[in-house]
Amino acid sequence: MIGKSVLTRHQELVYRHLTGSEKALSAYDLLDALRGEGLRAPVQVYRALGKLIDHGLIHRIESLNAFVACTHEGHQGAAGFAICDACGEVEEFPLPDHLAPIDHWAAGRAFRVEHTTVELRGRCQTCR
Amino acid sequence: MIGKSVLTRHQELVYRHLTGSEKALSAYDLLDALRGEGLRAPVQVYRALGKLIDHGLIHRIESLNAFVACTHEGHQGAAGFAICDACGEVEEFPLPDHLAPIDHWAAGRAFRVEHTTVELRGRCQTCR
DNA sequence: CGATGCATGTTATACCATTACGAACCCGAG
DNA sequence: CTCGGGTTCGTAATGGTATAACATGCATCG
Repeated sequence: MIGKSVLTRHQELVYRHLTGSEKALSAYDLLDALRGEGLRAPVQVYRALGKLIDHGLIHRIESLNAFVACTHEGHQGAAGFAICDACGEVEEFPLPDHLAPIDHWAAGRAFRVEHTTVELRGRCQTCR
Repeated sequence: MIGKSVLTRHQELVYRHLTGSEKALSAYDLLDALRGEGLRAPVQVYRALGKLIDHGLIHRIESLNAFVACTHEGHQGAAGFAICDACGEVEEFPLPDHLAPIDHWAAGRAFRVEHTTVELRGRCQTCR
């Protein structure tokens, strides 16, 4: 059994729209943008987003309740995000390089980490 | 002019309720719990939560859309959270010890960090 | 007193996310 | 071929999170 490699129509539409945006987009942003392409209800967007997250093609930004395309197609492991509060740009960076101290803390507490969220809010180079 | 040091009635109610909970509580959890004390509308809870966050007495957990009392009253700087998906317990830990690598990344990008969110989801020692 | 500032109260609305249910479709087993 | 199972799709309804807008009460300060 091969894992599903192609995207459905809705997934493709949502993914393409996210890859074309520097900013994180909410599910309802995506819905509004894609109504002309046949998406009509929030649940359709959330279903596509869920699958794309499962495939590792996009990430959810918890502090914005919004979504961005993954920009590290090759990498394994978790990602962190730097979010500019002025222009909205989101930049992804790989976490494994940075996580060792936190992993160590968790190991000391016998806490088994399943998912790590790291989000930096502030000003990007051009907006500071 | 002395900075306001005492809490208003609503702020006190919300803060006390949070300090009595191991888990993060949503604004609506708090509203339901405090209706008997005179809180009637979401906006009243959100106002109290906002002030408590300003005062550094509580933290928002982005990945839960919920709130916890700060358990490091003395410390300065940012906090991270380990959240057990089984029992809901939230444990706070001080971040400054762990952030150096990420700060270094941000400095290299000329990104000025104003707030850092670190949330670990997983299983705590007793639930794993 | 009058002005200011802050906390409050109330209503309404906007925004985010999921549940439930049924129809359509693809594809492999019998 | 036809029957199932699994996945996608469509639609409606609902539940959960957060803020806007506006009016009122009350303390303080000049």
